[in-house]
Amino acid sequence: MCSVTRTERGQDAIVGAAMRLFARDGIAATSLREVAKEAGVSPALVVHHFGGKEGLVAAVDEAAVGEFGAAYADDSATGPELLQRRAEQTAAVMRSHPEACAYLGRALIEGTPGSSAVFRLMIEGGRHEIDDLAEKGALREDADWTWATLQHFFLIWAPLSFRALLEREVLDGQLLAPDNLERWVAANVDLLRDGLYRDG
Amino acid sequence: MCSVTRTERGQDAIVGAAMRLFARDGIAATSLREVAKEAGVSPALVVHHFGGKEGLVAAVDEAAVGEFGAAYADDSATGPELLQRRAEQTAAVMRSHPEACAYLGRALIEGTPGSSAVFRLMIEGGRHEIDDLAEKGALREDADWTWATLQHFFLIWAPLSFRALLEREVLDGQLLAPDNLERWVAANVDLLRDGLYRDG
DNA sequence: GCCGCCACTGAACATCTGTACAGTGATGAC
DNA sequence: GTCATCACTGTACAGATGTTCAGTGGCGGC
Repeated sequence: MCSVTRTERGQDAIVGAAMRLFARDGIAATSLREVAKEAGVSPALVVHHFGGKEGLVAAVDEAAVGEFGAAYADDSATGPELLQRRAEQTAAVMRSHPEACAYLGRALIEGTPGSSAVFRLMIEGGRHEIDDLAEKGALREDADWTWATLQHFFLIWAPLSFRALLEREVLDGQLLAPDNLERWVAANVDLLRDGLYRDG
Repeated sequence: MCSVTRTERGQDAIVGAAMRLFARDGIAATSLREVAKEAGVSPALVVHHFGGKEGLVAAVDEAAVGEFGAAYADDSATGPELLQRRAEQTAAVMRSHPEACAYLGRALIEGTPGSSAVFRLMIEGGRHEIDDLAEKGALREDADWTWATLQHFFLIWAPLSFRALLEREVLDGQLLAPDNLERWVAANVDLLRDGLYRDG
């Protein structure tokens, strides 16, 4: 009776559906049954493949971290234009993997193990970047670099975590639509480079 | 049999317990029974006073927004040192109302009605501030002020929303402990005023 | 052909969820 | 005194939740 090709269903469909719903409604607020329904599958199949909700979250985590990490790992850029390059790279990741990024924005708040890994990846990356730039003398020397690294992180991830709020209250259309994404990235580069206030 | 003074129990205890648990674990992930237990009260009393979970969330929202709004409303400062003054004011609010702030950090993510009000308050405040400074010529003129306002917001609220993550992975001790709070505020002023990178 | 494997299902389970309801006992008005 | 009020409780209920289990049907190996 099942004329649908086997391949498209099953694990991939479940992980995809879960990623979408977790991102939209939160992990705690999304039931296995909703995920199964969204994936067009019985709840029991979710348990069969992933052992339970905890296992499903781990699988979604792994998928999202994998997509994000792979796209983000290509860090051949160096030099003073690093900031701009990094920003464009981040934007590219969000353009090509919007679901994974949206999910991670939620996961960071709810504290899934995979999201902690992404956090560490970002923080370490930020620190290397800073060390790199500091060697080249491109940085101010009096800043608090622990908090500066966190600020980088917030400027990138907070919009994803606050996504629903922004789209409801401020933005025209989707956060990850080309226009908004471009303005967002440009504003980040701008702020990090020059601050917002006139000297003196 | 009940020798405890009546006053301390009841509504206040429930709202306080709910605010604490909602902030720590999220609203969706916290049950009425947990709130009632934390407050030392029967679950039915929560329903009696607030009509249900939705009503409880509304009450906690109102309490948090009230505390925060009252402490934040005193905005007599103007002039070029406004940024520093505002930052100190925000820090003072967080010092004096840590639970309300921690709760709002979560509520902003989960999208409660009250948190949206705080968001609008902050965004409007930010915009007035910017208009004020722009008139005085204290601002750069080429920035994207919609996104700049959002950046202000993120730098203040993201740490609260990511609080558990930060305390687990990066910070020594509590985010709102005096040392961390001071570094955080100082880093914000620093970034907004000068950026992180050397000119040229 | 047969057989084992495995994705997949429906029905059932215990538990937790929010909520309704009928009370109880202390307090204050009269 | 009596009575109404109200904070507060224990119990019960319907529905949702995560999970279990005994199946079923199609596929590849032999």
